[in-house]
Amino acid sequence: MADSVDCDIRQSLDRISSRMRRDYSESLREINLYVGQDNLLARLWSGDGITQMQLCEHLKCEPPTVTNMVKCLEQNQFIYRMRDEHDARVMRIFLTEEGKALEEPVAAKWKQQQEKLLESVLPEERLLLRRLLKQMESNLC
Amino acid sequence: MADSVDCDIRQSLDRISSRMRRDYSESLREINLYVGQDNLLARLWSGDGITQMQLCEHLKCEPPTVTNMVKCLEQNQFIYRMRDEHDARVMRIFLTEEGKALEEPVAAKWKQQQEKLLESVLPEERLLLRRLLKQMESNLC
DNA sequence: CGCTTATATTTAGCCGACTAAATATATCAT
DNA sequence: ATGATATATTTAGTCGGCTAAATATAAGCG
Repeated sequence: MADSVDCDIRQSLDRISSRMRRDYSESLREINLYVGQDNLLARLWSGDGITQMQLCEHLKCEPPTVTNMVKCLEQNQFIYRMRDEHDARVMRIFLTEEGKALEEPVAAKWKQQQEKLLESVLPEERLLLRRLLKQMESNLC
Repeated sequence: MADSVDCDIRQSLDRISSRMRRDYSESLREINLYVGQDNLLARLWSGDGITQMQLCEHLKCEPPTVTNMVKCLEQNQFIYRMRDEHDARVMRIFLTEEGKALEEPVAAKWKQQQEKLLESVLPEERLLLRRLLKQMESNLC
């Protein structure tokens, strides 16, 4: 009985996230981005010139994932890479003007997605929901 | 203000799902499955002999995705395919004994993941959470 | 019957994510 | 200074997910 509720929660989370990813992916194609690249750019919008390792930590993914994303973003002229002057192992990532210009449209898409997701969820329910999600997040660590 | 709460919710969902997927993927490797294949098998456990199109609809993914998953599962001897006798276009998917045998260990892993995710979330909170998630799910359709 | 259209699946190719292994450079200790 | 170890990144290869296009078969219609 309790199990079926829990299972629904887990499956529901799964369905929501895959559906969000799918819709969001489609939406990002309008501005020539692939899903996930917006998060990488978001980190750079709050300060660029960081290393790939720092991006790994922020995105919570492995180095090869960052290598590939960065390569794709570089080919599309949204970022450029420069070798660190003091440590020749590290690459530092910078935004191009095109990359900076994506901040506004991406913010708009985030807002749009949030509003669709939380339509008809009351403010006090949102607060509670956030608390429960945070709790689940910490459970996974 | 309300925006920041909403944004947290969206991002929190993102972090939870990617973390779950990651942990779960690792866990499934113990029984020679890849993440997502358990859902495909779950559909077969409730009745096999269905077509790839039916799997598509159930998994809410595109035909090439099913083609690849089915190929992988077939190579690992968890399923086998037979061409429909009345319609030579369709392939029907069946469980092997090895595939059937995975039902128990997968159920155990689901339960384990659920318990970890919902640890210290009270029963009444779980009910509310489920209601809110269902609402969000329907918002996305 | 033959032609067109619809349906089921596959192929090719791309991106995000991963692991394992290779490469390049730094650093540390002897 | 040299050799061992640590760190940053890349390469190769896998799977889940996708789109676009190819293939194969069915079904409908004149």
